[in-house]
Amino acid sequence: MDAATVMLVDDHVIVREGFRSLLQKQPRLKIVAEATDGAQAYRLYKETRPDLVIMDLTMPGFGGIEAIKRIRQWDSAARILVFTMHQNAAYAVQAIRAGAKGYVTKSSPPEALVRAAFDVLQGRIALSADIDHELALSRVADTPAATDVLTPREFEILRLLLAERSTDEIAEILHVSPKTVANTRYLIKAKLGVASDIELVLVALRQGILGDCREDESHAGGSGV
Amino acid sequence: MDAATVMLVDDHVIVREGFRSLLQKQPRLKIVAEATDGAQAYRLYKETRPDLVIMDLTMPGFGGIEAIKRIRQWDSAARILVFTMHQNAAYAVQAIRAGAKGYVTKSSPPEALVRAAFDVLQGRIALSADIDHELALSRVADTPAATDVLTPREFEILRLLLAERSTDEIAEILHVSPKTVANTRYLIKAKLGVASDIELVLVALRQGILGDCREDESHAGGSGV
DNA sequence: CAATGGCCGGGAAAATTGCCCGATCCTCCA
DNA sequence: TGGAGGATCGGGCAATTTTCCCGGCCATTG
Repeated sequence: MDAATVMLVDDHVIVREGFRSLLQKQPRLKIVAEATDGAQAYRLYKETRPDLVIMDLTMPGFGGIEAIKRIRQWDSAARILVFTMHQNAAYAVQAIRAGAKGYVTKSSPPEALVRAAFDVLQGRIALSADIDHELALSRVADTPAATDVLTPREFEILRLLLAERSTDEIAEILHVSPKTVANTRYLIKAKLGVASDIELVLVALRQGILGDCREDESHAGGSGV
Repeated sequence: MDAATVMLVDDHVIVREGFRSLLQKQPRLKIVAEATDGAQAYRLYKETRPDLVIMDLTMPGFGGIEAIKRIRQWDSAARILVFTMHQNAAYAVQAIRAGAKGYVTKSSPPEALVRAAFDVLQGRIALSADIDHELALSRVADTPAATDVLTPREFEILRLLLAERSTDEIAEILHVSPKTVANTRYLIKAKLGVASDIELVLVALRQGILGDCREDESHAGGSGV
């Protein structure tokens, strides 16, 4: 039986290097392609059609979630294993929803990764232990998932808020009265069960809205990020 | 001339693996120790006294910044090169202040890392190009660094705010009147040049206050982190 | 067709913010 | 030793925002 073909997607050279070093001990897995961002991953997938994709979520350009969706759209049988540092159940949920078949954090031991790779190859869903635990916790969470309880409009306003827009700015952008935006703000906070704007931002952060605690490329001089 | 001894500090197995694979091509660098968190790094440093420490910043337990401080306190000649995914000038500034001699992001090409390693070994300061750029940007930033302009008291209140405490809770914790806290909140926002609580949180985030966009271990049921 | 639920916004009381002020209590320095 | 500067504490008060209630419009759906 031939070795399974694997495509690696990660923007960090060091991680890809570690991967190669790790997987070359696995004769039944063979790296046939490497990509450094979502767009390249999508292109290379169509070219090489690997048996398994192992990919990170946070990458420059269009990210992992988007890449998963596109690849799955092109090939609904694609087997994708997410391998990321985010020990965050919300990310895992997003990834699985997008069509990933597994989610392993970078803190997991190499055996877990290899095992997950074979699990996914054989059609099983693979979640690493810490994410399992997180998911179990979030099951009993008192903060509901924003994507579940918020209406599209509410979600949009939430995203604008996180883009540092004021109530009035949002009102103008959406062509509604500031009063409506204020009311919606209130509704959002009520639905998410938070009391203050500060909690709101932090909850949104935890849920993986707000890109990635990273840049929003619109900063003309914020000191950093 | 002997090879320089190197200690590796990173909680991700895959990164350490990548490192070994990378550095074994460098006969003049030899890995003599590996640690997975700050505490272990400190202990191992005292045992092995490597010529160079390459370490990540975000680790479970006590993090990289703290480890840098302690190591430098014990051996003021320690040469520490930070190697992290945070492409954030604020982190770099913190690290350098703590005593690191270099800062390279994980997106940098391997040559840059190797070059930085030798630079630091020879006593030079090494910053990767993207951080250089970020620093230049933050030089002209309109948002001042929180650690610079805020008084200790203000900083403390800021941290409590980011820990999702309300004005009244903070007042009680600090044994001052709610009015004082409200006034200080106002002052903080004025000093940082932000208009809303939302901006405040996001700015604090960008500046690397608020741990790491990561857990604060006190969550009894936030859906994730 | 009636019910449900999203979206839009008015209204009014309650709370918070924004900015002023003066009062301590430091430290640093001439 | 006198005094300037700054950190901390809080009162006051107008202006704004938040909070919750309401009703109306419109689409979907049983």
